[in-house]
Amino acid sequence: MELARRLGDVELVVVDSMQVYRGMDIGTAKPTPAEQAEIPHHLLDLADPGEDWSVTKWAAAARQAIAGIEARGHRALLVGGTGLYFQALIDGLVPPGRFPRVRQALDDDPDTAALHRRLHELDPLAASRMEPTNRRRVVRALEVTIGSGRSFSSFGPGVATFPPTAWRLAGLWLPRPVVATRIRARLDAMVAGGLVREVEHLRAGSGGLSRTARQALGYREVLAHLEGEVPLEAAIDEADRRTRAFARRQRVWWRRDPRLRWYGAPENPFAVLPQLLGEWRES
RNA sequence: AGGGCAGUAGCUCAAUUUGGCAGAGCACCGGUCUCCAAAACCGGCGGUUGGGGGUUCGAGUCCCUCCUGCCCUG
Repeated sequence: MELARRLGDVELVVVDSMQVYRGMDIGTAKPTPAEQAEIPHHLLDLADPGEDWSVTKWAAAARQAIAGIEARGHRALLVGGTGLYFQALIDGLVPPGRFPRVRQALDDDPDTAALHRRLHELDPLAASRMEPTNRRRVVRALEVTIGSGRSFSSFGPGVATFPPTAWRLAGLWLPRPVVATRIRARLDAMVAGGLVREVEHLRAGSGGLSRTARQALGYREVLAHLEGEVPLEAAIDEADRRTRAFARRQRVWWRRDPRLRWYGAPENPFAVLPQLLGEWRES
């Protein structure tokens, strides 16, 4: 927000797999109506919580939003924390399609090790690129290989290639204890701000929560509290833990991208503003 | 004061009927990633088993003793 205010000619594109859901406001720390009124925000509230969302849908919406921003003579400032979405957009990843019928048959087979052996026969390269125990990836690679008639690995090298890009990539880096403190404070504020009521309301809504939406940080734990005998305090502790683990995965994800430049601050993230503004203003 | 229970990884706890290579979850650290990605998955560090002594080929486990904590009785 502060960057957008100072740069003046930008609109925000939110790169966030959970803020796309309508009604998931408190727990996703969605920008407030006032903030959205001040600076244009794109890619918020695209789907009902009962809907399964996907990278492909998101990337298409993002391209459209960016085209509109540039048509208005503005710059798009992409902000957020969903690494796969960023990369799908920036590097033009086009994930292979879905094959529901094949998928169903695979989902019915509980033997993950056998599925991996099968993948190894059909597409040894893809099989070598994943853990035999990672069922989700094994099933997905088989789905594509069987469904499309082409090996999964033939669809591209994966996300670990970093071609030149016109985008400027900046990462904000805070010391871990600072991040941990901020996560806990934010979570407590969400609870105080009505997170539990929000989840109750979503759960009672017509479409409920899709399997994608219900795994969001904080939502999954509060759902467990509402549906089971997990005390709220334990649920929040779990959400805290899982959020910190997610922050670590974000670091790992972007640390390997050589195009990204890190901007560190000892405590207050606003400390990086002068440097960022200096580099971004004239261009 | 007497009696009972407990003490094992940073934390919570496991370790067949008196013995046989001290384990797991969480935390912490590192990593993977082409449609559930706020997901899914993999690896690593970590122990003088409260101290000391004894029995035994071998003790977290059995015996003695001390220390610490909790409970009960006076």
